Amino acid sequence: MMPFKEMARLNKLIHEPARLAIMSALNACTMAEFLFLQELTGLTKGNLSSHLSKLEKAGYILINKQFVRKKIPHTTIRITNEGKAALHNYWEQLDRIREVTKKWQKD
Amino acid sequence: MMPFKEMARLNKLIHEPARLAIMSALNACTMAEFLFLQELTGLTKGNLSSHLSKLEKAGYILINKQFVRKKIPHTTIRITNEGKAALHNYWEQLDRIREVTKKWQKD
DNA sequence: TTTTATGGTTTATAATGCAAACTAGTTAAA
DNA sequence: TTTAACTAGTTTGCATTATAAACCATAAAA
Repeated sequence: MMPFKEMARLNKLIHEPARLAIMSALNACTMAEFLFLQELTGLTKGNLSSHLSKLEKAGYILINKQFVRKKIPHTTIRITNEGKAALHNYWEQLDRIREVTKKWQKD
Repeated sequence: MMPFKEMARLNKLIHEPARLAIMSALNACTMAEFLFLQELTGLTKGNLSSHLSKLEKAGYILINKQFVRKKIPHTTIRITNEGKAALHNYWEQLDRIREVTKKWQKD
């Protein structure tokens, strides 16, 4: 496929900056707490929460809600193998497209 | 800045897939006709038109509307120096963030 | 002279990102 | 002891956005 066409159709679930940041952080951490993830990404809680929901729905992350002393919520998040693969593929695809784009010349 | 924070705040004007494709194509072509650009990116005319408007408004491209024999519209588009610089900076920033991210470890 | 094609733009809609407001519980202060 | 403020998130509403459908003006074809 023409590289520009492929570029215009990138996986937006991962491509979106906030989610790309979340996925990259989780890929480095393996596991992170909600508040720590908020600190790492600089997102608001509401924003982080809704992005996490989308990533969970896609099967890219696992969200574990625990209650400290059965009272205080404490949420931990980890990336799934599927999520790791999706992130890896995203970067590979982007790199490949860029390579092709560099060599591309109008005929 | 924390790499994930920076990632979450990427320049969305360029980051958006359709516009990233347009900018990359124009960067390779120097100049392109509207329909050629549509073919390269696979976007619909309406979609391409509105993305071009945004890029023009940002000063990243120049749109030249001519009329063949004063009748048929014929639009050519070229990237500006500012646009080239913005695209270049975008890739450089992304590469740098990725580098830092690779090395990053939770303390 | 009605139909089809060209080269786009405008309009309408559906989706999305975002933060403000909210919830449910806890601890601290008055 | 009731009020206030904090914690750890979720839900709601708004504003922006991407997208394609509908549209417009002209030309060529049937």
